[in-house]
Amino acid sequence: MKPGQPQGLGQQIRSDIERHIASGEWPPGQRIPFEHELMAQYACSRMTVNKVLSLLVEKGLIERRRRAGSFVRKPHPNIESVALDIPHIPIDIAVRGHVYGYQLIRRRVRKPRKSMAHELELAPGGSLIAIQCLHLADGKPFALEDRVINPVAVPDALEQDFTQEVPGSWLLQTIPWTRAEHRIKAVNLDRTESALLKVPPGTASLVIARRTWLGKQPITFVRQMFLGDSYDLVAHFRPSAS
Amino acid sequence: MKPGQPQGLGQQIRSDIERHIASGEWPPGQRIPFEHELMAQYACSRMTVNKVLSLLVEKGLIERRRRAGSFVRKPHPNIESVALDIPHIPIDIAVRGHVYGYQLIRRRVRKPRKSMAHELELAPGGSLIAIQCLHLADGKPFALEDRVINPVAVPDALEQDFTQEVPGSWLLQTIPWTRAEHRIKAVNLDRTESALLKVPPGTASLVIARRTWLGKQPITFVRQMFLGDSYDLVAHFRPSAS
DNA sequence: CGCCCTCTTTTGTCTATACAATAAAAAATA
DNA sequence: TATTTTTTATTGTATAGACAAAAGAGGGCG
Repeated sequence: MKPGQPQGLGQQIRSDIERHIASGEWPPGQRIPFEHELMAQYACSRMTVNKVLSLLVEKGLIERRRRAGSFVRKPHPNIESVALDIPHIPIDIAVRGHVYGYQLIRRRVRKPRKSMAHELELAPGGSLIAIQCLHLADGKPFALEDRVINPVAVPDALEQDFTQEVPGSWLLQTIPWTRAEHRIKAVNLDRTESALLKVPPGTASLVIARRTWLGKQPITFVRQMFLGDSYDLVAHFRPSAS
Repeated sequence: MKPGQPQGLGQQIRSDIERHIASGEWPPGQRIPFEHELMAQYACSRMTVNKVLSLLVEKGLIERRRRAGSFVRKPHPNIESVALDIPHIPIDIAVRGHVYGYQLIRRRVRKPRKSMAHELELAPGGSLIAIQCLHLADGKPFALEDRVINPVAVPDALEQDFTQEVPGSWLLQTIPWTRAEHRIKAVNLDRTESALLKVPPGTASLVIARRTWLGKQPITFVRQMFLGDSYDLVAHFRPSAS
């Protein structure tokens, strides 16, 4: 339970300011009260106000200029940074009220294909684990997944046959990660892919390709193909920091 | 020029901690030094350390528990929040080294279609401005855009014919916004769309639909169709704040 | 053994003060 | 007027201290 009214005075100041900005009452470019004005208004010390304002700078909500004051930040003109929630497939399917199913298509240990830079990067020992599997919702194909795993980073994966364990969930429980990169695009499914997903060839598919690292060590590369018309991603604006 | 070595002691502490986490040296779950240990290590006061750690909590990098200490946060198990950069099309095309071109297909003022909830929401005065246009890279179609604008929120848009002005850029210069929601999906282009983009019907397209508000007032709704195989979005992991 | 109470450590928040850095504004100067 | 110098308001960062709140640790007691 997250209380609507927070505990401290600083939190109070912060949520007041955020509310003024979010409501449009203080539009972008607007100067917000000086520190000493907020001190007086809330009867607190300058450090309290300053800590709040520094945090809002970090969040990208405001900008501050010495001698001039603090200003509501304008959305960045050429790039918007938005927060995109990428759910895990089993959980996402459950949340939508369907029954999740998993089906392994193929698992093997093989050499990286030289034409694929990320596969070479992922196979420091000269080989990698390649998995193809299907995620089902109510027994019907929902997403097709191609994954390669670095066996040096995740030696336990060599013991796993992944006939029951879902690779994504298993990996999350097995090994942490610190960095990930996602690429999102649309493709027409080829004959093989469309057959597995039980749709006509050429159907549009939303593809999420993700690379994951622990420190500098690559962990896994995964490519998930969703049926584009039954799946979409939602992103909310979040002002970008610096 | 952003200096690699920041200015203050707090910034020093912060970047040290972030580096330890990013490198995997302090893995998720690891306890990081107590405040008093950092005080001793950096020979500073507790407030300095505390401000840094509070900020890292806000950024979602660490968690703190009284009496127990501060811990590197695990990536959230069921939802990853990633930062997605959505560039503006003219700038994006220029960055890729192509010549940007713009072409208005249709502009008219019309009533909202009752079946579309967002159009009704966008037309408080009973009508809206509907624009269809094309973005070109080196003279070739790059993206097809369908946009509706709230004429109550943006009265100047009634005077603009948008034969030269790119609606997205013009709106950004004309009116600020405080909130946006994006939906991303893949579709097969229909006959009309594919003809405008000069590709075969059925080609997969990455669709970004964006709704924008100023405070509680809706500003514009836009649907941009990109050729899926020549365009992709990149997102970087960013730990989500609470 | 399980339960309750107290002690202790660590974080959470705040105060009051200090000085440095910066950039706008005002004043002085050419 | 145009340019340079000085002033000053505001933010940036830091210190030292204080008390509160939470939760693990340990002890006493049934």
